[in-house]
Amino acid sequence: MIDGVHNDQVALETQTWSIAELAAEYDVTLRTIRFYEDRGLLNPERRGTVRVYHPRDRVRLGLILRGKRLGFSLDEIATIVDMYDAEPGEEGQLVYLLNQIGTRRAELEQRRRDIDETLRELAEVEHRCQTDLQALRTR
Amino acid sequence: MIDGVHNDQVALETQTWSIAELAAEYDVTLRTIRFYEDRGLLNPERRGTVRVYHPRDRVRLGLILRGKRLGFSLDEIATIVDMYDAEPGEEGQLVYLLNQIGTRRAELEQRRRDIDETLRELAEVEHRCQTDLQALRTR
DNA sequence: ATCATGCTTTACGTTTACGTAAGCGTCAAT
DNA sequence: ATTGACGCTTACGTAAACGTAAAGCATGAT
Repeated sequence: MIDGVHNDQVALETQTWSIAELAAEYDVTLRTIRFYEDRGLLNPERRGTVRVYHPRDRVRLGLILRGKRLGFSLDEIATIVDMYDAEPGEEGQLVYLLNQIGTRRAELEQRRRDIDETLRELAEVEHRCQTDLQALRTR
Repeated sequence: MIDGVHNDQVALETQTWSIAELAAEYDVTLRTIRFYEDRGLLNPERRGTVRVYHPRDRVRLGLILRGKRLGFSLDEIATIVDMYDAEPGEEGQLVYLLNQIGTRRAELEQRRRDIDETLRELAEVEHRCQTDLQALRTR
């Protein structure tokens, strides 16, 4: 309140988070976040020994966790997430990236087909259950 | 050819498979199939010590592997797969099953949202790559 | 008769993704 | 000056999902 700016209203460029804040926001443990750093998935700034997370780090954490929800391994997630940050670079690099993207897309589309099929079958089982339940109750 | 029936045309009720046949068909190792049995996911018939797989076992293996592709743990898969075989049973059992189905459905729908979002972002990155590639080549 | 093939069990090894202390530094508040 | 709150590193532990020998039966072919 010293300079007329509220505590929760910080200039966008300077917005940072502590490890505990990110952990709370994404509902993971501190250990998990440090582990991702260990595996090279995050590279927060250090002020002394303390980790300081910038918007870029926060976005990456979000991508990592979504990758996890999708069932990818951390190694796979590493290649995926790095694609977002990749600099234009040289032609070979770009072609490689495009191939990676193709592969990932194929995997994801297969997964979606699996999901849709499973949802259909769940609906079947559900219907069977409800039928059985009706039969039990009207008996 | 003895009785006018081709070798690959067997009465449906008697169709069975060896462990190696199933392994080849689904591209998993024998170890994996035995492991699933160890975890109670499969219960093939035994003729002596040898495992004999019936259509029911084959279907279950398919379900298990699809569950794996979807990123579920074997424990989760166990509860899912058992839902398919569940007998009508009593009311409490049915209600429990319906709840499980609701949970699974919610999870799967979340996953599908994740997938769609990821696919959109992959398309973005791909577009960026292609733009960069064009820039490089027309230079 | 023995050899290869296919199946079996038992059991220790491995990787992934963290959990869980243990022990210590730092800073603000009481 | 001590107490928390929060953070750090180091390091051993663990559950999941198999891999990988090792060693042995059974059976059909040579």
